Amino acid sequence: MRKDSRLSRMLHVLVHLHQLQQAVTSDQLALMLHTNPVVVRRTMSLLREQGYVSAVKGHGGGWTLAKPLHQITLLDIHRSLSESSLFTIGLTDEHNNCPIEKAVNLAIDDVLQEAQALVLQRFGEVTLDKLAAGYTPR
Amino acid sequence: MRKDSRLSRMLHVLVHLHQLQQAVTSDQLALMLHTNPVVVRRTMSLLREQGYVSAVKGHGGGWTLAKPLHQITLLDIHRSLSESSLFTIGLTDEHNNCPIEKAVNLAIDDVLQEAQALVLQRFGEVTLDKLAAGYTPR
DNA sequence: GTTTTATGTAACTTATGATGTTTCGTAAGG
DNA sequence: CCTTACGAAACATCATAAGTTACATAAAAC
Repeated sequence: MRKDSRLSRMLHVLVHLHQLQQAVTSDQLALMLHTNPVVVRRTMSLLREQGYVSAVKGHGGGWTLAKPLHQITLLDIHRSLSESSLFTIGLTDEHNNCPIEKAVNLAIDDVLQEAQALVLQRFGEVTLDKLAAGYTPR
Repeated sequence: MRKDSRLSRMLHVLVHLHQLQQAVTSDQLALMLHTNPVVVRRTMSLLREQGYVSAVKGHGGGWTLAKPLHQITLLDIHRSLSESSLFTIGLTDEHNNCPIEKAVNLAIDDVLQEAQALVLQRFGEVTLDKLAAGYTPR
């Protein structure tokens, strides 16, 4: 399945914004990400709505951080971007009265819920300043 | 994103095959899953290749279990169906020399690897006879 | 041996959501 | 006013599970 690479891309952008310490345009970010400025605006605007970056129009405008990196976690960005599930596995919901389907879905969902809780917890533990400093795995 | 519901569907089918104790045709399974017999054959054939079910042509033919439920785990079926990642999150791989991208991908991948290991371990712990008996979460 | 019932499989269409693209509107600085 | 920037609508593209059509093949029933 097609992957959602927005989290990876946005983290990349945020750390660069921190290091550059100046407004960066969507065109510049698009070059950096090998994509289109409209894609940048579309995705960055989700972060703007949550107060992690701000945008300024006109000459000298562009994107800047609205919060220091140590106040932003991977979880913050993940939540800003996606409302949908973390997993490519889906459950069926076609037979509301079949106890087997219920048991199957319960078993799968039980595992996925546990895994999702783990991911969200770990994401919440990583602030973006750790990425700027050169992240080392646990 | 579109979900892959094949695991849920196939587990559902396998438990039913166990309970019916007789060959079931793709048409019957398709009715059960609210889908098409060709979709059933396509997915079931992946399980056949791994030796979990067998198919017989002609009158009285259809699908039967090739192993007892207690010798099949969720992990077995999961592995038979998908080679792709469990997660909708993808990493970017566009800037091989950017240390920030490396740190970002490392941080994300670190978490996803841990979560994937958890999912696979849990899937490996659940045999299908537990689903037939009415699964209760941990 | 012909018919019926099955699976096996190729080829094509559909649905979904991130991604990519074009185009126009709008605000801010020079 | 002209250029530079974001904002946003509208549409195309891509990948993949799912759905569909069509036909070949094998096995049992008659």
